[in-house]
Amino acid sequence: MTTTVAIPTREALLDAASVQLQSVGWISFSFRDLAEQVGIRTASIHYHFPTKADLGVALVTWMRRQRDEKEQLLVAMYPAVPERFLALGQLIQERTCIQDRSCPIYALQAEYQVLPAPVQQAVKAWIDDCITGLTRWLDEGRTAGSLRFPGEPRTQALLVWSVLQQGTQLHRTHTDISYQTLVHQLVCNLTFQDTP
Amino acid sequence: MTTTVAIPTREALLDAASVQLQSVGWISFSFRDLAEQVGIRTASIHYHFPTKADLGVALVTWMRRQRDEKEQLLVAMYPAVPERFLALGQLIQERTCIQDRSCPIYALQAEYQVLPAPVQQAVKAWIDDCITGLTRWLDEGRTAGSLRFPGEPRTQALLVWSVLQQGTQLHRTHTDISYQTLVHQLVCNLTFQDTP
DNA sequence: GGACACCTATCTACAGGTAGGTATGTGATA
DNA sequence: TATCACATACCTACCTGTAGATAGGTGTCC
Repeated sequence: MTTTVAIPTREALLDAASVQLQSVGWISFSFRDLAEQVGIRTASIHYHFPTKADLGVALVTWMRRQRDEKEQLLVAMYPAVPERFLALGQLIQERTCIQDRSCPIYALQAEYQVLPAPVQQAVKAWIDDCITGLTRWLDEGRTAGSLRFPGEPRTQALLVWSVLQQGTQLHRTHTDISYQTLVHQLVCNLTFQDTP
Repeated sequence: MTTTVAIPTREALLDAASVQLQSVGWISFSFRDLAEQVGIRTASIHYHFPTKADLGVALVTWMRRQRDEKEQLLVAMYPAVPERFLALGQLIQERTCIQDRSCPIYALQAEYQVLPAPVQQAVKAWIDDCITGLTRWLDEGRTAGSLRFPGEPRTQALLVWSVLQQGTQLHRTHTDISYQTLVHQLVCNLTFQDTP
């Protein structure tokens, strides 16, 4: 037996907003789009989120919680860092690339200059945490001997971050390029040893 | 003695458009912005570029020619591929990061989904050529023994491309991160050897 | 009766685009 | 050499559509 639980409107709006964000970006989605998708009027959205900036901040918080939960599972499931990176790639791909969307963080970072100030702050904080997380993984992997890379873990994390992010858009302009291939290449770079 | 040559309006419009594109992106700049910057009325822009899509295609062609000229100089000036990559990084930084702008290609790729179809085509072709160029450099460097990386040159080129592009935006959200540091880390990755 | 969750109607601002007019050339012709 | 035809490069005025946002009304449930 299946019971159909009505999705609260607020949740439905956030869900619709995240889809739109990943599809066309922050500036290019409107309250009209959300209203049509959820089945209410545009004015009613303002009841839940007074302004678009409020929606943005709530959206970042909401998406971030979902993401954090999944990422913490990864650490537990994949003690080996290289496999963990591959799993992260899989995770990102499933939530984005398959349905011709970009990573939500990519979309927000790309439009950073035209975001409302409170959303900018939330996005910056999110990216900070992501890079910190990657730094930890890299450090852990190198200490354990499963990763090889030059310089500081944090600097390398910026590089890894760039690839993971840009990749989610690269596969949209160039449909022949698979995100998984890119992530695989990235991990190969991090574990690469010359055969003497 | 200095002679002041009046910049043709068409050229001035393209220049203003490129600045706006790198500052706020394709969707977020309007004919009004260009008109104010150039000193004519918005309607007059349509004389030079009937639609925004026409402007977009002309803009890509225009920016691409400028870039191609500079890149060809790099090949001649830096026979060693690692140094050539560093010089490319310098070039990109000078034209973008210093004035708090992103790379124009980054902006166009980020908003790819909302670009007019003709602009999409032009952008895709441009990116294709960039990646092909990087592939050649990587192949050349590995053959010459100055670069080390796993897998196919083209796959590695996608990775390099991602870093070069995303980096131009990363330094905007996180002003403490220098583009040059990122490019340096990238080249270190491409030349990295373990000390046994 | 009051809070909650919506609605209709309307506002201002701005987007790209069009119609038609105007001043300044330039080149051919009587 | 005067003038007519035409092109160039703008202009004013206006159109349609859409954006986010606001004011105030309506039904429902506790």
